[in-house]
This record gives sequence, structure tokens and C-alpha cells, in this order.
Amino acid sequence: MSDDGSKPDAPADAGALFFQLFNEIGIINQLASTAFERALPHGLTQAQFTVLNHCVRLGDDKTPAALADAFQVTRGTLTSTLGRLEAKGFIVLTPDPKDGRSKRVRLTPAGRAAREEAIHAAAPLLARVASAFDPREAAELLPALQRIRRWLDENR
Amino acid sequence: MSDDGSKPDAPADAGALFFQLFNEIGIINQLASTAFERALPHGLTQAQFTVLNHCVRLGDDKTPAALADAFQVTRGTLTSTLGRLEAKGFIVLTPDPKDGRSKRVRLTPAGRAAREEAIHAAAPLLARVASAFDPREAAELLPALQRIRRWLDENR
DNA sequence: TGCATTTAGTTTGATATCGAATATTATGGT
DNA sequence: ACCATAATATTCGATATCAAACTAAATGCA
Repeated sequence: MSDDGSKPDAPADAGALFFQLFNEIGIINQLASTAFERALPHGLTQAQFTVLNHCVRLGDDKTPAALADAFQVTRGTLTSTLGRLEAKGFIVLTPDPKDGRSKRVRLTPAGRAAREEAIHAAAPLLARVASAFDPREAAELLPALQRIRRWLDENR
Repeated sequence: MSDDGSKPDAPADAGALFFQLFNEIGIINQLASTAFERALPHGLTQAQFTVLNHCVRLGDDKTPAALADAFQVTRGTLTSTLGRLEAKGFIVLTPDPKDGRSKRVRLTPAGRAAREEAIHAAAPLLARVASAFDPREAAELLPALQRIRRWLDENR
């Protein structure tokens, strides 16, 4: 939860500025992911879509640990999401033959299809956003956000 | 959950750009709020802190509905958070004398103190972030993010 | 070889969140 | 005055998430 109160009472020191920045980011994330999830088919959540999308874009056959690292969530969180995707028939989890502790995540054809559907279902939403803003502005935002993300990731 | 995969395979159309933008925002939010929460005292969560902070900055005696609107969460979500804050003795919920359906949220002295503590506990964290980035850059980011947030809020 | 350490994955308990359903109270139009 | 409608708050079930405790398997060093 974040507060949209526009007047921070704190002095305009740098800490307060970043607090406000993370505040805005929190609200945007909440609004955007709720809207996104409402558009997704098969009761897919954003977390579930992210797994499917990652497998299509960067290849499957990854371990849960590698995925948890890629998404920056705990392994427990991923265990839960993978379980739901498996129950929906969108992925298969097989034991890793090389390492008895490990598993491999693989997309099923249904999973691949669901990801396609999801992309199509979300496209109008993204198009509406894109038409409301200058893409150049978004493109300028990106590098700064990436730097912040990288820093947070390295310093956690 | 968001994916940090740096190479979107989608063509560089505007939709994909915004998708990537929301992706970065999602990760930043996750990393930042987890770090923030770890610093908070009294087992305060970010949601709980946000309520206390709002009451201090913009005054208490608000209704739960008004707070839910301010934070852009459902009323059910707020009911839950207010319950926990009340259990901790940080707020009091009193029936609104004017409207039998409504309630009023008021800070207790302990709640006010906890908010102060939280601010102090989080300050070093924010200072570290602030020292790692150019505040001017953050200040430039803010207006664009605010526009996006406002649009998402108005178009949900 | 053997035991201590590390790593992979799971489980549990707590919290936040949504959407939908519900109960209670106000309000408005007839 | 009455009833349909709207608004306030709560409850419920599902999901995501974290931290911490736990199991099982691999690794390494002595």
C-alpha cells in the first residue's frame, strides 16, 4: 500500500525525495498489475504469467532456483507459483538427472498457448497506455529505473 | 513477480516498451518495500506504516473509505490493516456519530510514536539510496511517474 | 572415507491484496 | 411513509509474498 498524499511534510532532503519516488512506484505497480491481471485468461496471475513468459523468451529447462533468482523472489514463493502452473497443466516439473536435489521446469504446449493468449489479451490495455503517453518519455525513464533496480538488487 | 530478463523478444513497439517499464517498476517496488519493511519496528508492515504516516501528515479522523481511496486499495484490504493496527494499539476506530454506517480512524499517542520510530529506523536506508544516486535524476523522474500514476488511477 | 557445510526445494505462519458476497444504514423519489 | 438504490464496512476464498524452519542431496576438506 502506498499513499498518494501529494504534500510530503518532510523537508525536501534527498531521503524524502526517494521516499516519494518509491511511493509513486508502489502505486503504479499496484494499479498496473491489478489491471493487467484482470485482463489475463485462465485465471492467470501476474506471477504465473511471468513464469510462462520467461520460459518462452529465455528458454525453459531452468531450475526453480534459477527462476527465483531471475524474478527476485524467494524459493518458497516460486514453489507455490510453480505448483499452481503445474496444476493448470502449463508446465511440467521433472527431477534433474544430474542433481538429485534439483528440478527442471518445462513448458507444455498448453502453457505456450496460454502465454500467447495472455499476450493478446493484454495488448489492448498496453496500447491504451501507450497512446496516452509519449513513448519517448517512457524510453527516457527506463535507463534510470534500471539503474535503481540494479542497485537495489545488488544492495539487498 | 516481475522478470528481469533484459532482452525483450517483442518488437520495439510502444506496448512492449510500457510492458518493460512496468516490469522494472514491479521489481523496484518489490525490492524496495521488502527492504523498507525489514527496517520497520514493532513488526510494522509497509501498509501499516502508510496508514500511520498518512494520519500524521494529513490528519486523522478520516473514514476507512476515505483512506482506502487515498491508498487505492479495496475497503476489505483496509479493514484488515486497520484491524491489525488497532490490535497493536496504534489507532482507535470509533463509530461515526453522524453516520451509522461509518467509522473514524484516530491515531493513539503510541501510534504517533511508532510512526516517528519507523521514520528514524528507515532513514539510514533512504540515505544510502540517496547517496548512491543523483537526487536531480530522481527529481526528474518524479513528474513523469506522477503522470502515469494519475492516468492509471483515472482509467481503472 | 566421513562429517561439516552448502545448496535445492518444501513447508508453515503471517500479512497484503483482490473480487465477490453480505449486512447495515442512508437517501431519494413517488 | 415506503421501497428501491446507494454507500459503509466486513467477511470469505484465493493468491502472492516473506522469513524461518526443515528435509534431502551434493561438496569439500581433513
